[in-house]
Amino acid sequence: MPELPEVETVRRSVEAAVVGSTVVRVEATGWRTVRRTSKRAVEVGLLGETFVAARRRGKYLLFDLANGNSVMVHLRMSGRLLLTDPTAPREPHTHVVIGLSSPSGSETDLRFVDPRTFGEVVVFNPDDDLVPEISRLGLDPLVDEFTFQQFRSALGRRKRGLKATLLDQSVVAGIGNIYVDEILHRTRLRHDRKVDALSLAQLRLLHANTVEVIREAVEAGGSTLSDTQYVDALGREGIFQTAHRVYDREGQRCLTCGRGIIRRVVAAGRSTHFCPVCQR
DNA sequence: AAACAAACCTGTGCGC
DNA sequence: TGCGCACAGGTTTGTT
Repeated sequence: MPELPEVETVRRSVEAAVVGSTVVRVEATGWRTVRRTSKRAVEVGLLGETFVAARRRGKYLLFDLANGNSVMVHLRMSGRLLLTDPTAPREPHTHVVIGLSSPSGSETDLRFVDPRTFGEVVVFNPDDDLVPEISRLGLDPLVDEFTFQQFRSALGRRKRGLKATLLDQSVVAGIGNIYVDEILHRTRLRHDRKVDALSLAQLRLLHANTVEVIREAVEAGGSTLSDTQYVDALGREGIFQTAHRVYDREGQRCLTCGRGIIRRVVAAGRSTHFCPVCQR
């Protein structure tokens, strides 16, 4: 579900409540969510600690603790991070509850809810190799270092399809199935075009549109699809779905050229939407 | 090297 | 109204 724009929106929605607050209660109830370590490791690792930063890399949320450890939270397909009153009833599939006390003394719960249990919560020492995937991530499109030169060298010159390449988190961090389709549509390129067949101008456009689409989506608070699964930590929905030009628009007329009918195929193992007329 | 398929799970929406 | 099936935003692993 959540791609970079949704994860960034969640990060922003928890930051003020989390940073500076101290953990006064922890309950890891779901085993699958803490499978990388254990319930005990998460509870012991958090209790009494103070959060000092709420960061994000690609789709990974990283919370730094005052003792030098960090907390990695990945939402995968169905995870949600919610800020609630500690007395509020727990939603079904609540797997981790972190009771926070702010400097002013007010108490809030940070809860991890995840029906499909693909998501994870890991408390780790950054010197250890417990979360190696973080170090393998490519550049995040929102950082200053995401320059055209960096982007171009990360793509390499390959015979690989564009969609598979952009979905590869070691090439660019944070792009998922919705945004890759929107980025490729804006660039008027098909998902199956090969990276090594693109002109310099097309590469430049692809880089610029990657940044543009992701920025606009963050601005819109992400995309909440019809199932309304995705909301930020305060329960607010995103509105970028109203700006989708191809995703979930199979059979509808192309909003860009007004001539094509949006098609859906499977590419790179994922449901793929594109306009057969204006994407080449 | 790249393209697929399957695996991990639950919920939902569709056709009958 | 109810049932069964297909499918879903991510990532890893193994096979062609």
